[in-house]
Amino acid sequence: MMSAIDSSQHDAIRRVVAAIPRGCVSSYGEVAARAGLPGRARLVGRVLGEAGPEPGLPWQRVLRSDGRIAFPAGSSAFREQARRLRAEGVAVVRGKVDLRRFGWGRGDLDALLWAPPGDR
DNA sequence: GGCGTGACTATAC
DNA sequence: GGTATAGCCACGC
Repeated sequence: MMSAIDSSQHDAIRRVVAAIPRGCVSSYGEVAARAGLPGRARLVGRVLGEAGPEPGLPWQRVLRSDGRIAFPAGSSAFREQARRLRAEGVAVVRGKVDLRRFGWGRGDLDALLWAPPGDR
């Protein structure tokens, strides 16, 4: 038997989450894909929930595919995630983050959209 | 071993 | 913007 699903996959997911740069966000699906587990976004959510408030694991940088926080709006976890994101400089508007600006690897567009007036 | 559930996603209307 | 539906997979009962 080789139920190698045990910790190797969980470890891969946690490693990817830990690799998300500060001030950037990613999605469950993207984390799963980068961890070599395409299509297993739900597993990412389960791993993060199981990991809980582990230091060094920036769980707040993982959002749904549309940039919205995965928790129910107004819930304790929801507000905590929004608070931690804003503390990193990530703008959270109505429980949502603009992936065009803060998505992992899409920061270059930020400079374009936020170019000072008269420069474009 | 079936069944419901969930920190998901894509597509369609 | 919203709801509905289907696919996805680990877990607890």
